[in-house]
Amino acid sequence: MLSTIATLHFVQRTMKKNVTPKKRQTFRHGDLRNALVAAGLEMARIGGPDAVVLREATRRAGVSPNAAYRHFAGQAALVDAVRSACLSRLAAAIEAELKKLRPGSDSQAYARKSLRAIGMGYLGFALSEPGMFRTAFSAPPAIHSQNQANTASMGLNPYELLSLSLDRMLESGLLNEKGRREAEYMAWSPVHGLALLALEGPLKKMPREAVLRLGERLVNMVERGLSCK
Amino acid sequence: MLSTIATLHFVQRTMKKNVTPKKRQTFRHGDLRNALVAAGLEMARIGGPDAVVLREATRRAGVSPNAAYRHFAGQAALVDAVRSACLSRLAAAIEAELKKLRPGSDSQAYARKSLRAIGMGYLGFALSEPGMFRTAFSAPPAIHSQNQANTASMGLNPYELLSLSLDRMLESGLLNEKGRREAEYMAWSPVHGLALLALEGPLKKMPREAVLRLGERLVNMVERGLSCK
DNA sequence: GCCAACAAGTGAACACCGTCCACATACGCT
DNA sequence: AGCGTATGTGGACGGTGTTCACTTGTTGGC
Repeated sequence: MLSTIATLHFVQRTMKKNVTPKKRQTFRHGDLRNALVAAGLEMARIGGPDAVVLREATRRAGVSPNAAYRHFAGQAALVDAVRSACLSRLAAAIEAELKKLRPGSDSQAYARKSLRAIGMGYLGFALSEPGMFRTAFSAPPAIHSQNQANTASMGLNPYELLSLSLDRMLESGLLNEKGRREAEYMAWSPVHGLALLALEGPLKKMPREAVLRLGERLVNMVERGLSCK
Repeated sequence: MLSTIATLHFVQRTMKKNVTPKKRQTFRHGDLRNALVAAGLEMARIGGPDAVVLREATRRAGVSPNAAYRHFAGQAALVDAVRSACLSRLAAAIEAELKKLRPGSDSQAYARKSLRAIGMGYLGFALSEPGMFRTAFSAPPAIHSQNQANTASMGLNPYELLSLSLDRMLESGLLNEKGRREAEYMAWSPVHGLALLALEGPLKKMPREAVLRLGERLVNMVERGLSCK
């Protein structure tokens, strides 16, 4: 663990040098806050939320530990910023999946495919970037993400993307008013649960394809479960 | 945080004194391993998996930090033992819910009620003991709980309890062979996901009753989703 | 153009954590 | 009785988050 962090540290530093050849002309960093979040994100990517270490982040940014306190109230604030960044990545992954679709003429089919794309995009991201995914849903959302962070190019967070597709189902007649109520959580829970069971639960050893197949079955179940009645 | 741990420490110690008035007659503790797990369990109950701290556990057991290493390979091993204890508590909570049922003559109704009891017992435990629940499903299951731990009085872990009720559904004709395949995960995922969304996700502020109502809807959805087709 | 106020980064220190080492001790078996 | 060993102790090391006092560029008002 320590060794991986150490080697990672080295890689990161050398990569950074390519981007910013002069180590630091001004003794001011210039963009320390972002650098810290980037470093934290990389640590989260590898080791999950517990791996984002303030001192290590400052080390990677080439700065003394205390410098971080000019930009974050403490370590918790840093990991919260990282968490937010992870949510953005998740949103981007879902958007990418959504953009593969063409509206077409059949609005019901489109709505169905949207829901499916969101579910599978979610699951796919969880399996491809377990560290980020676990970080995205680690302890304290605190504020209900009222801020504009957490989003990707469409400016929507994962929750809003899901709402969007459910609205499409409502408009196209796949859902009635009653079925639409709190449908976000009815749809979200199964996929979220499967993702976590696969990442840190008893499905850890299940091969990726099997998990994705289970995911498809779950999405189908949700679709039927929401529409009938 | 530190203060709560400190006060807790005090409470625990004084309670312990009532149980074991003579602090330690023999310089041997006698049952240190269990004492450490108990202390760890209490910490997990309050603060989740990250709150189980080896040194604090030894402090509560009235022993030097290194004594723990005679019984656990390291902190990770301790939290793993605590995790196992948390799973047992979960199993016990589910069993309690199951035992409220009477088989009756209608085997289908009984099977249905069993599934429902498991789901709601699971969810209820998660909401009542969030720290333990989160600990139960924290990072490394490593071994697939082949051991006899993780169980309650029936000697079954939560997964096996779920399997049992799904078998009842199969036998009573509510499920066909195809629907029974991997039904454990189809049923587990939604409730697990809801529990986590409610504990550390965006549903944190949703009142308990609302979460339970969502849980009921999910269980219904699962039931229908498994049986039809 | 100067200079003061201020933002940004530094250094040393503290308390806590997990863990390793060498050492002490009492229990249990022969 | 006595020895071996399981169990617990003490001290140390490196790591972490955090605080305090400090230095040092930058910048805005005159």
